[in-house]
Amino acid sequence: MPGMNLEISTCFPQFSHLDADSARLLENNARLMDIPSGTVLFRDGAECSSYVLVLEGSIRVQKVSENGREIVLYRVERGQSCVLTTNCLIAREDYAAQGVTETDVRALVLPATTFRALLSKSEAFRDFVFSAYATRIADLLLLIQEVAFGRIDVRLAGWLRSRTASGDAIVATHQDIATELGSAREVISRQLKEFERRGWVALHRGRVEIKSRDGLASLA
Amino acid sequence: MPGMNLEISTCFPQFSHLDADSARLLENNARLMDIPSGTVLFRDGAECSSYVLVLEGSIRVQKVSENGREIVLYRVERGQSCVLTTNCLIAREDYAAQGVTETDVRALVLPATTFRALLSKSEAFRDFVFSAYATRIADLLLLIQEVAFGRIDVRLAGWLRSRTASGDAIVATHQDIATELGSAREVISRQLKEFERRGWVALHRGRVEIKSRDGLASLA
DNA sequence: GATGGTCCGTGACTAGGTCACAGAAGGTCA
DNA sequence: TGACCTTCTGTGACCTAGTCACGGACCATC
Repeated sequence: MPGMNLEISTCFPQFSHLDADSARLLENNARLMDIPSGTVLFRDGAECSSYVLVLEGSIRVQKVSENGREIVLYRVERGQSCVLTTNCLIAREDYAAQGVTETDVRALVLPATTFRALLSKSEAFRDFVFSAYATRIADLLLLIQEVAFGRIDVRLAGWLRSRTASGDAIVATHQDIATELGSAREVISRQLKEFERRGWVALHRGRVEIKSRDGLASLA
Repeated sequence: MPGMNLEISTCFPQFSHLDADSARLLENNARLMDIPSGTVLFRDGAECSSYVLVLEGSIRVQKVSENGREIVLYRVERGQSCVLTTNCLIAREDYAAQGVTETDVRALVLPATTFRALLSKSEAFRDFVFSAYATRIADLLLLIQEVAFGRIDVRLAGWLRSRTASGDAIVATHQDIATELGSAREVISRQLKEFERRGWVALHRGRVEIKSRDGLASLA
C-alpha cells in the first residue's frame, strides 16, 4: 500500500521503534480506510472486532442515556487510538459507549488477531497502548469530577474558551454544546443568554461569537 | 519471606504463569505490608513511587471536591491492583485522586523500577495489568453515566440493594452514603426518610435496616 | 445527670433539568 | 416574492437535587 508507511510514521512516531517483524505484521494486516463524517462506528452494546488508529480527522466517543441526553467522553484524533476499543479487545467485552466520526476520518484498521499479536510481540506497541490508557483514564477522572461537582456556567465558559481565541466564533447549536457537556439545551440557552447580557459573547443561529475571553475566564 | 508465595498464588492466580525469572524479581523486591484501616495511602496531586497489590482488605479510591463533597470511584480489593497507581507509574504523573484503606489491608508493594521491569519482561504480568485497566474503565464509564443522567433515588436504592439481603442492615452514616454516591448528606437523609415512609427501610443512628428489597427494586 | 461530639431532620433557598409551547431564522419551491 | 417547512432559540412553569443554617436526638464519658 504505497504511502501508508509514511503516514503511519508521521502520525505515530512511537511506531518507528517497532522491530522489523512487528512492522511487517502491521503493514500486512492493516487496512487503510476513509470514513465519511457522521458515520456511527460503534454503538453501546455492539461487539468489537478490530482496532482503530486515527491518521486524520476526529472521532467523538459519547454516552447516550435512555431519555436522549448525551455526554461526550473524549475524542480520538490524529495519532490516537480508541481506548474503548482496546478495552473491548482485551476484555473481550462489548462496547460501553457510542463512537461517531465528527469529520471525514482516515484510519488504520487492524483485525483483533493482529492487535493481540502486536501486543504480545512488540514492546513499542505495548507502550503506545499503555500510554493511551493512561491519558484516557486521567481524562475520564476529570470528567467525573466536573460532572459530579462542577457548576454548569463554569464548565460552559471553560469549554467556550478552550475552543477559541477572542473574536473567534464557534459553529455549534445550543443542543450541540449541551451534548458536549452532558447538560440540557434549555440550560445552555439560558446560560449563553446571561453571558451575552454580560457582553462576553454574541449569539447567532448555530454560532456563538466570543467577545471577551477575559470575561469567560473570570468564571473559572 | 515465608508464606508470601502462598499468599500471592492464592490471591493472584494469574501470577502462577510468571516465568521463573519474573517470579524471582517479584519475590526479591516485593515488600509485604500491613496497613491499618483509615490510612491515607495517597492524596490527589501526590507523586507515586510504588505499585500495590492487595492481598487482603479494601482500599477506597475517591475524588474530593474543593467544597468538601466526595465521590467513590472504585475499590481495590483482594486480588486487585490500583489502576490509578498503574497510571501514574506508566505516565509518570501525579495521582488524580485519593486512596484510603477502609479496613486493615495486607498488601504487596513493588518499587516502580520492579514494576516497569516486570511489565516489559512478563507476559502474564502484562495481561494482569491490562485486564485491570479494562475492568476499571468499564466501571468509570458506568459511574459517569450514573452521575450525569441518573436519579439519586434510583442510585440510592440500587446501592442499598447491592450491599444486603432483606433483613440485613447496613452500618453507615448518611454522610458515608452521600460520599459513596457523590451526593450531599441532606439529600440522602430526605430520600431515606421517604424510603422509610414507604416501609422499605428502618432508620437507626449509623445504620440502615433493609425491610423490603422488592420495594427498593421497584425503583430501578 | 451534665457535657460534648457525632449524627439526623427540616425549612428556605438556589442551581439545574424537564415540559410545553411560541416565535425567529433560514431553506425550498411554486 | 411569498407560502411553507424545518431547525434552532427563548421562556415560563415546574420538579429534582444540592446548599445553608440551625435545632434537636443519640451516645459516651465523666
